[in-house]
Amino acid sequence: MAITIKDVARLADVAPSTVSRVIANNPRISEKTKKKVREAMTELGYHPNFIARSLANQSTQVLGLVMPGSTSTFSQNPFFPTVLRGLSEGAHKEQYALQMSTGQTEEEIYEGIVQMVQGGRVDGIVLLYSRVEDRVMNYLRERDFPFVMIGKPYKYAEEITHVDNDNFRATKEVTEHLLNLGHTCIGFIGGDLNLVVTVERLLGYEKALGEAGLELHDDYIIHEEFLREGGREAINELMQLEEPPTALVVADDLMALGVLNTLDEMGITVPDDISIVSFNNVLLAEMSRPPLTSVDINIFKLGNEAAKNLIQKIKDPLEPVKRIIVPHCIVERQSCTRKR
Amino acid sequence: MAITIKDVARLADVAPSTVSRVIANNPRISEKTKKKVREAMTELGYHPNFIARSLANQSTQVLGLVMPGSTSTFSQNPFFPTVLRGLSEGAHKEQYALQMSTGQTEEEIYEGIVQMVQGGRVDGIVLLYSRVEDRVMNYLRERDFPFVMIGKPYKYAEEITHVDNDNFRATKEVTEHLLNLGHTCIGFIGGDLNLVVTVERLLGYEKALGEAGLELHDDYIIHEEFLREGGREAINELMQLEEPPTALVVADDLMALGVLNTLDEMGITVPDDISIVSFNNVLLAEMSRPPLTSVDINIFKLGNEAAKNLIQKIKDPLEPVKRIIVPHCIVERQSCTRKR
DNA sequence: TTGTAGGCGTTATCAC
DNA sequence: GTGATAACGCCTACAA
Repeated sequence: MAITIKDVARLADVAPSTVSRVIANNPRISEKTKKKVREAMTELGYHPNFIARSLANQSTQVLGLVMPGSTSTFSQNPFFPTVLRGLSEGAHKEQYALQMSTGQTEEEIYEGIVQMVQGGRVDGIVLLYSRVEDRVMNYLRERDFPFVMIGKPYKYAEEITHVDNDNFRATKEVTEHLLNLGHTCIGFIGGDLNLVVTVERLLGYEKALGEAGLELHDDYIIHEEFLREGGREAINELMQLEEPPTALVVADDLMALGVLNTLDEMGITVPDDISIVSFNNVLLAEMSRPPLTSVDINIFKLGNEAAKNLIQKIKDPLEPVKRIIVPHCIVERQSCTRKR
Repeated sequence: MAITIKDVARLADVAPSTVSRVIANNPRISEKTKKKVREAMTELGYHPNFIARSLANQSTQVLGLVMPGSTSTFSQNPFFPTVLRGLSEGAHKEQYALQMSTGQTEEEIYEGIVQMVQGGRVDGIVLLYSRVEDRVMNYLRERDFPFVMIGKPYKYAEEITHVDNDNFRATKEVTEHLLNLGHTCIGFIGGDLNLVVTVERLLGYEKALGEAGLELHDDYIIHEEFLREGGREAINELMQLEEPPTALVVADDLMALGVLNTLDEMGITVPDDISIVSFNNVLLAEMSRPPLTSVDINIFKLGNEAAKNLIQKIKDPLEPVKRIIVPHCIVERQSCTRKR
């Protein structure tokens, strides 16, 4: 059995409660006893038991992370390791640990979260995605359990603290960028329409076209998974149209890479034959041939702010609801050119 | 305050201990009371408190994960999300949760692990890497705390359960593959020499050359970080040699991509001017131009087996030490050709 | 300033 | 079969 507070108390010749107070650095303990107790602690190599502490405090110093269901998206899209890093640093700074949800199906994930929450395993939860209808989110809301969301909530955006980019504006901007280059036939390749980020980006695209007085063209709008395969599928469809687009807004770098590869196989040149802008600015964007013009959404910061704000909310439940918008910026590379 | 075992006991009109036994499905409880208690549980929406249970059982059902120090490697190399998925599925199957170490510096990570272990937060630990000298590993060994390692332990390989590929053999095979294509000037670009995987791969490479009766050439062996930048640096050095290699063994796909990009800028063609084989067979390998011949090391399985075996060890401390070798296979694509 | 005692929610060891 | 009761290790009134 490990060293407990009692062992320390015995050695330092004080009561266990005194040791506890020294750990908490309670000002009402004299420096002398503090010193004595601390010596005993180091002598015995004492480390407080988190579990016991959690039980007594009703707080665990652990944040739960909910990953999106699609495991292949998680393991292939560089978005996730990067948010994880942001979350990790944000949590570490405040001495919080990170626990991940496991489970593949939506049902398994939901059950896992219920256990985390009701089982008292975590003090708060970060949702790493935002879906149109989400059982987990509804559950957390109903229980009034502290959580923050990365992405924009589909409903109740005023009641849920969330960290997001202004995806609507970002997409409007890149679409305008293409318009300014003279393109009028602009396609949109987005992810799952159940993801709010897809919806927002689509709206931004539509808004830009609308303001330019261009008509929307349903055939130009395609939705696939946020993966390279998704990109391949999408571009195949688009290029079969009578009048294929001369420019594309693609909602994810990985998809854009699929598009690029497929176009290459088709003998179509980027950007000469078709211009492309995409999102996330992950390493791939820089490495592809040609390098992709991409919107940097500062993924690290999305995670970092999420952790920071969740912890604030845990510490002070009265903390007002917040909406944190992480700035984006367009990184121009070589995948766009003026229409000829 | 949440529903506790006592509330259930009151409603079902039994003692708390009986409720506890029903949860554990103790056979000595009559079916009738079990039913009664279970009804009370669902009526109240009872969920057991993990923390209290952990304290009573001295076991948490949580596995701790130790990430390698370099955060940029973690967030850029697709290796990690994939092992994570393997670990996650392995843990979920046995109802274990996953907790990640946070912290950037080696010191912070070490302290984090000590807290996890001594704080009783986790029942076992997975080391996601193997280093030549590793403080965390030494600590776990000394305390005789259950852990498994992904990779080959530098020392004490017979005393530490680990999950690994046969990296020596794999590298020997790919080097022979290049030799069979007629290459005699073969370079090696590896990662940090403190990582055991680098050492093993280097040895395999040297062995193959030795058996072929070729002399080792120090200039042909370069070590950099497992990142794309690493690949760039390395190839720059190699191409400045009087007699640059005509083939390369690169210890990581991401590095290989850096090599590819840099060669492209130099106007050197792969595979016509120089052949390349690399490791991990991540998505990138397939997507690069040309697609890379790469060794598939089954990353998912590395993680999955690690979780499985760690849990076995936690459940039965007498479980013998194991060495699990996950099979690899060479996936041939278009980055190698016969020397001309 | 420090000690005593009860409680956090479970499990496990006794009894009956 | 089931019910008290004492842990598990720590925190925090309340006393002293």
